[in-house]
Amino acid sequence: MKGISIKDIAKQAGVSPTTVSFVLNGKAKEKRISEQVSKKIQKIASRLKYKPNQLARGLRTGKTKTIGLIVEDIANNFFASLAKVMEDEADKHGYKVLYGSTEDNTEKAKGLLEVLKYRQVDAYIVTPTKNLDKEIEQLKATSKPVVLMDRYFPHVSSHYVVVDNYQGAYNVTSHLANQGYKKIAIVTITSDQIQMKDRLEGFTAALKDHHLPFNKSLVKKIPFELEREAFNTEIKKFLTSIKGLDAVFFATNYLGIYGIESIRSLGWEIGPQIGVVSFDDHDLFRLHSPSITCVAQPITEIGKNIVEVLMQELNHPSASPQQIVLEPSLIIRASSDPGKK
Amino acid sequence: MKGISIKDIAKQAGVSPTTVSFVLNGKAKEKRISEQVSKKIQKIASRLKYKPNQLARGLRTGKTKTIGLIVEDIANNFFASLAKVMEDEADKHGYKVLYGSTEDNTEKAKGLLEVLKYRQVDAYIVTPTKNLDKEIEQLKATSKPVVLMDRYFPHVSSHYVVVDNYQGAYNVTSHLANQGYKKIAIVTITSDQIQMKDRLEGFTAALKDHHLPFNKSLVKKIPFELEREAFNTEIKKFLTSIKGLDAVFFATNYLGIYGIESIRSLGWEIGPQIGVVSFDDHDLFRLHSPSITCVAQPITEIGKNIVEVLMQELNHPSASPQQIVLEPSLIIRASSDPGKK
DNA sequence: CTGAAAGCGCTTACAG
DNA sequence: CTGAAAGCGCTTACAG
Repeated sequence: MKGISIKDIAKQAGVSPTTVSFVLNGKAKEKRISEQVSKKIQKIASRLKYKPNQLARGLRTGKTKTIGLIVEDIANNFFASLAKVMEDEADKHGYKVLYGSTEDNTEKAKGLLEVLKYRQVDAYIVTPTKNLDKEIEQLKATSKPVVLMDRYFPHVSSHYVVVDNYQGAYNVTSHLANQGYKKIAIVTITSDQIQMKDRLEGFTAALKDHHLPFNKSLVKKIPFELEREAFNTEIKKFLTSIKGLDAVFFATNYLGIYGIESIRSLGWEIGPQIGVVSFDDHDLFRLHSPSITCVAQPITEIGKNIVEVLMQELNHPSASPQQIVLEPSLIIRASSDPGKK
Repeated sequence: MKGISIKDIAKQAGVSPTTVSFVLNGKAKEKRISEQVSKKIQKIASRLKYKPNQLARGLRTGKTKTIGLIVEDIANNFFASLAKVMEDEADKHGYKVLYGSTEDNTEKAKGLLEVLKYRQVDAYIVTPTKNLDKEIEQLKATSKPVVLMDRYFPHVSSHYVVVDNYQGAYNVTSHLANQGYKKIAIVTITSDQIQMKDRLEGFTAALKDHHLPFNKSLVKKIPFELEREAFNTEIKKFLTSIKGLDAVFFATNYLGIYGIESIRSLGWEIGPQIGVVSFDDHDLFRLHSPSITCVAQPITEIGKNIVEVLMQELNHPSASPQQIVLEPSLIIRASSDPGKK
């Protein structure tokens, strides 16, 4: 409220607010303000610890130096770690991040987009929910950069940064096959979105290439919004329903966590009795006994790429969308390779 | 940029912007605007999907409906989970959250406070670093509510929401003693801040009350900013240096994680050979084999309390600080009680 | 080389 | 019952 304004400085320096504005925005040279005046203004500004009011500036220029970040769940390790990387990167460019979680709920996502819009964020980083394609299209029309993350809409031309989910799933499934596992199931989320579709397709393609059996009874889809208890119940019911099952692939980190919990409560021995692999890495997977094989996403790289694309688009909007697909890496651990410690 | 403004509505309705503003801010009655005009304006506004420009409103009223959140590390499970709760709670009151991580670095914290200040956030939620007391005092002078979390400054009168760190540490240490462990060490962070001090004091008090040996060689302090490798090296060096050590208390969740990793790489058997307990809960602690005993903080309750205090202060600033101390809960698991599964 | 003035989109005391 | 006008703190075309 009671901040120092450009007027205060102008008064003290005996010049107009215009001149102060020019100097403080580094336009002294361009506007040919004399060295003397320029120095004087700088000195006064730093003495008074002047900080430009971002609201006023934003109202005038339309730029708020704020990025809107919409993730599925900020409490999830994957998104939280990514949020940290993006915070750091954005900070380097003087941007702050306003966040929100969709919980994979389209209505919540729409609400978040709306709020971010009338808060005039300069750009959006969005983990879209299903049916959010219309809103993403509309957003593009506002000429504010939008970068999708984790997933995208194949029929919408937009910037995005994702990993090769198909290849990741293919590799980890092939790895199970190579280890000698014969009957492999997958537990995934009830979702037709591209990232889950690709993981499922990578899984089935690998089974086919390794001449392993595949049918619908090997696929379990669970709705995202269930509680932990319900997830565990569903997973246990599924796993015990398959005769001869000897390995299972959990398609996200939280599914992997629920999966471990479920398998342990069944009393099965992970590794020898049932091979276990998961998408995404987690402290739990690294330190569990036995440790859990996973397909890890390169979090730092993803975060840096997202912000880089955003900054490029803010500075020089490009005609064609930047679509970056990073490679996830297979981390082989004891849960699929009992020989390992 | 090209948004609908109050002027557009005024033009279409054939009234002044003033009237539109009154109606849209629910002051129609108070300002005795006729039902007719009021209805008409409402209709036009919703037809045009009018969204008030928050910048303009903020510039005028000084309210941005934004909360600044400063945590130690948004990627850390504890802070990320809390961020989720606070996001939800703030949302109920129409507030959005701008976040930043200090990495326990005072300079970063100061920078964050400064940025949040000139972005005109309405209120602050701060996990203070050491030596941030001056800045917190100054902030109070601006009459924007500030709630400290996780820790506070004993000599600064401020709102805060924390857990009883002393009692939590006391209880978990007593539990170890009751289990028959005789030589108990603590691994903590190099920090004189209240939360770590209280945990250390709770630890030593419990040892004393149980007539167990205590001396400085049983306390290891590690600087926060070390890398994972270095943490593990330090922990291993420390644990192997104590003759007859049979239990260890890790004073934060990340220390607990590093600790488990270290102990395992030493080849020690957690539980029978060395009792292990940690502050904070984590998926890893719940699902590790053996599972890890911990002092869990009531995350949802903490988050709700923080936002509640903030909202009360925003609406009716109170004369005296609200200082809330919640009870953490002891969760006994196999790492300190080998009998457990 | 420097400044007066308009305007970004609101809110609100004041006037009638 | 309603509106004209000022002002929040900036930036920027325009003028000199």
